[in-house]
Amino acid sequence: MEKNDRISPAVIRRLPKYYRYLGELNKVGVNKTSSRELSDMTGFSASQIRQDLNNFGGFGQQGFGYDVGNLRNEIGKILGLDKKYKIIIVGAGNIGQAIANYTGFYEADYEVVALFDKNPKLIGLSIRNALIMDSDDLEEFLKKEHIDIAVICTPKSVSQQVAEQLVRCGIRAIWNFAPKDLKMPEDVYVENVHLNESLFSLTYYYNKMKKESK
Amino acid sequence: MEKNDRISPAVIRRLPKYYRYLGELNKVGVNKTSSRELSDMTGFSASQIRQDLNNFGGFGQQGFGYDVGNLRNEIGKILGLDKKYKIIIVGAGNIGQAIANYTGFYEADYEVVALFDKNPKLIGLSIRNALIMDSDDLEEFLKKEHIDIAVICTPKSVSQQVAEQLVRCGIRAIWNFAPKDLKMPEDVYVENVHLNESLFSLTYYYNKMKKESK
DNA sequence: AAATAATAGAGAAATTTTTCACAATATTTA
DNA sequence: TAAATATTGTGAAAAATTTCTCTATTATTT
Ligand SMILES: NC(=O)c1ccc[n+]([C@@H]2O[C@H](COP(=O)([O-])OP(=O)(O)OC[C@H]3O[C@@H](n4cnc5c(N)ncnc54)[C@H](O)[C@@H]3O)[C@@H](O)[C@H]2O)c1
Ligand SMILES: NC(=O)c1ccc[n+]([C@@H]2O[C@H](COP(=O)([O-])OP(=O)(O)OC[C@H]3O[C@@H](n4cnc5c(N)ncnc54)[C@H](O)[C@@H]3O)[C@@H](O)[C@H]2O)c1
Repeated sequence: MEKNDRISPAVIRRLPKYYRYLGELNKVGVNKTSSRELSDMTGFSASQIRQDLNNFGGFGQQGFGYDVGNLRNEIGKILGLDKKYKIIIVGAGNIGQAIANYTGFYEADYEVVALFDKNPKLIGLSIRNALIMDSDDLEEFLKKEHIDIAVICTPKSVSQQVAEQLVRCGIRAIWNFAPKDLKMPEDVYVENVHLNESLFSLTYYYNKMKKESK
Repeated sequence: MEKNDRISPAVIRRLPKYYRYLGELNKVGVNKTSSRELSDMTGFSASQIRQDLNNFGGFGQQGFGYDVGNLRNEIGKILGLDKKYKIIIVGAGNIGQAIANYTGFYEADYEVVALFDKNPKLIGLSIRNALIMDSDDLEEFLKKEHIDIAVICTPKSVSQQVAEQLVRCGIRAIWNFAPKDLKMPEDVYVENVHLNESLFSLTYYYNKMKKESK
């Protein structure tokens, strides 16, 4: 599908945003758009949007624009949102439960199959059809079920160890919420959600703004 | 403090990571480090680390390295982590509660002062000293209390409206968890945590890896 | 005391990313 | 039908970011 094998991460990071806005246009019945209009919505420059999309081939028509439904579909295919994904969550605390409760990963087929925790008070409870299981049973579970994505929501002290266990059982994609960088083999992809770092950046810009407005 | 007024966002995004690793070194009693060692820990190149730090002036000593405590302090000052910040959370659902419950914004002085929600079942409850208040009382509250950062954890349908209300009451820094890009005046800084986009990127790389390993 | 090794700082080069500019193509208007 | 307008695709230019290279400095070893 790709014209080019190696697409810059910056491009990949922007695709979900295009996808979201195309979904919104779709929902209100707009079926034609342009890089200009997408630029107004996303804040990225029109030429950057065209350049981005051209990495994957021409989805638009010169002189006309883009077909909303088609472009959304193509971006979905690039991201892999046309497939189903089974997810487990390790660590059923605040964040783990919040994610399990979340119904808004709409437009794509993610299913939280189970959660794992070591806290006996949590084991046995269910969150939206997903059972919280004993983390001692994790390896056995993974031997039987095919899971695409594991979410790590444990304290950082055990995150590396949990990640290694997951990888031993065949997991290749980890969504990591613990504030720790996992040391993983090359063929495991880790997407970090480092909320601390996000808040610290925010703090920097907040202070910068205050200083400048003085 | 800065040598240069305009620091690239890429640099700012890396500072929290340096800060975290310096904290870890500090904790285990290491008080001297080098760009080489920080490179091994963070995965950023040594020369990039030196370049980054030089944006703010020389914190190291040629031939010697960096003093861990001092460097951590300096980065903390750059980010503004030497100050206190009062936070409110609007939307006391899954994510709002998870953040209010979180004690791990350690090493900096963030205090969640209150949460706001419109759900009567939540109003009156407390999370770690922070009361969940009626969102109708938000404006009045903000007139009396000085708040630095507002966290938006409402559904996306109301996030723009909530943000505008916050800004009207003087808020200039927003940590936005709703999957929506807020249209805000220039002098308001918005830090987005777009978990959908993060998961979609993960999905892309997961599929890419699978394809390549075939 | 001299030689050696380690390391930051800093300018330059290389690379990556973004923007620009314009030809090609489609639609709309006169 | 012709002219005007809108818009993509694309190569080139510009800008931003990262890496390279070397000098100066410090600590350590001989
Ligand atoms: N809550 C937040 O807002 C927030 C913000 C930033 C980062 N984080 C990070 O996210 C992670 C989870 O945070 P949280 O607030 O949900 O914490 P939490 O304490 O509420 O949940 C952690 C859960 O992990 C479980 N656990 C511990 N060891 C385990 C193991 N070996 N196997 C399986 N489960 C185990 C605990 O029993 C607990 O239920 C932490 O690493 C935290 O630093 C959370
Ligand atoms: N939970 C997740 O894992 C997750 C993941 C990605 C994005 N998000 C986003 O984060 C936001 C919050 O998600 P959540 O799962 O916590 O949802 P939630 O439904 O649990 O919480 C939303 C809360 O906002 C309150 N609310 C609604 N309108 C309000 C208003 N006008 N003023 C004040 N409060 C109001 C609701 O009463 C509710 O308590 C949503 O925008 C969601 O899309 C959540």
